Amino acid sequence: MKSIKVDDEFDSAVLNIALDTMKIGKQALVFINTKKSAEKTAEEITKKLKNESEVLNELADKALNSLSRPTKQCERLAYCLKKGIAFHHAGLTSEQKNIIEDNFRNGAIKIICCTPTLAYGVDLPAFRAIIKDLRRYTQHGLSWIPVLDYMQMSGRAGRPNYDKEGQAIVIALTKSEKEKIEEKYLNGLPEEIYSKLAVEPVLRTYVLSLIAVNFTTTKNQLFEFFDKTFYAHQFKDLRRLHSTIEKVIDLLEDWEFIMRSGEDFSSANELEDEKLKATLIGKRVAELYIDPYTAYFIIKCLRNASDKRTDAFSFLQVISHTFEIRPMLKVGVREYDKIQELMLELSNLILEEEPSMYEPEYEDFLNSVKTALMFNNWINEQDEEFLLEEYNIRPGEIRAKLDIADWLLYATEELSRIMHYQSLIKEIIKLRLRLKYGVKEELLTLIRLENIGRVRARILFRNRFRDLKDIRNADISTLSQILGEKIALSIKKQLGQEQKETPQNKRKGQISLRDWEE
DNA sequence: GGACGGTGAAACTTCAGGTTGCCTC
DNA sequence: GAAGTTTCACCGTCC
Repeated sequence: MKSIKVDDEFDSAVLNIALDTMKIGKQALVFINTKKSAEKTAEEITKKLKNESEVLNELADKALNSLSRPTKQCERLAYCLKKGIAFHHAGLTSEQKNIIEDNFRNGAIKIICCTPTLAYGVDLPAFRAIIKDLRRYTQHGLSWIPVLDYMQMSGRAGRPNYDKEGQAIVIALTKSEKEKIEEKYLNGLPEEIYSKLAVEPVLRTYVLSLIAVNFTTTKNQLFEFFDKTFYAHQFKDLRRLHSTIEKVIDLLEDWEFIMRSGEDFSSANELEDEKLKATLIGKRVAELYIDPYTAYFIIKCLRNASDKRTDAFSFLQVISHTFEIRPMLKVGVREYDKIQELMLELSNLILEEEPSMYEPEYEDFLNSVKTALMFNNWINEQDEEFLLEEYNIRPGEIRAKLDIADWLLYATEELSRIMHYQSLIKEIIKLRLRLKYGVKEELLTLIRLENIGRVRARILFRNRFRDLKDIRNADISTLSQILGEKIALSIKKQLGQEQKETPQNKRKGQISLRDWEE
């Protein structure tokens, strides 16, 4: 440990150290507990700074316009970037993340206030790593973070080819806290790594996969396989491991993903090692790589769907109630009544069997409804700012959720195929497209054109271009006025109506997209 | 007297992230 | 556990 001195002009240690880092011409990563606090800290540092530059203004502009309409988050980021400060967390768009990472590497950005995102994966060393708090909220209240996490964060300090040294700084509020940090983190050992196989969904997935690809065809072979894993090595209790595997096999059989073959056994020995074989559906589930429980749940819902009125919301709720989509959006105390009311209104569209209010699963069920409502707003063309205000979900998180949702809907589509629910397949395909582009059904034809996303498609539709025929019949200059000439030419070309670029109307009369938005 | 606006203290809420999974053009 | 947000009581001002 080395001692350094910084000005203590302000009463926030983080602020003082960050400003000092800039004063000595270095860069710092500030690790903060929550997204909101990361943003706020970045903003506080920004407020103390004066100088802007053209480069930084450009960056700010790019970050601001990363979406068709900037959200408050974009505005806040742009404000900070103008002074060479940024915040970074999973809620940013990937474009914004790239801007920040690239420009931190080239030195334009001096300080990034981030959540643990930047401790893992991204290789972004800095002269200083400032860690504001080593405690984090978990399900069991506030607790100290793992030593491994601390090592990841402090490991960002010091850039191999630029600095001879790096400084990792942890903020302690009291003397006793300082001692605790020294003992646990600076002088302590990292905790053991635990095998992830212990998580039941993971075990289910692997057991089914091993059987489906005929890698292991009997129970004993499965035992042998898992006996050699890190999981077994760590827990040593093979009997317990085996009984868990047996439980998983029973479940998979109940769900009709595997069968035990050969009914007339000639000896007890054979009974002991009966053959396991994946069913057709089981094979597909293994290929789809979803948790078998999720597949079972989806199949149950599809069965209910076949004699019920369904809607996009029905399927959105199904996939919102799976292990894979987690974390679901949480229903807050203030909105509890509202979500419950909406749920009751939509109740006839819900495919699963609803738990009663008094069951412990009810909370998760309501969370799934909220998550589905968010997706539903997205496919009804609400923008990111709306979703941020209404659901407290940020653009980057929306993107991540949409990806998983698409994968789950693909799985749902495939399962309906295997089960011959023809009418549902069509509905699901349509829903996947709507989810991908975030549009109402009426825009699905227009969206098929390249360079036409949800915003432009809506503009076209509002201008009475409802399908490809309308566009084919349209005059190029009209289209240019609406979308700009480049896009107009491009879509005409896609429809086999290639046009020459006319020099005189190249710039004149061109109305920007923004002018057409209300 | 009452509507309105500003202020600050108290009460109440909320709180990281990630990886691959699929298929297809 | 702490930061951030909302609520609410209180006070002064103006009409």
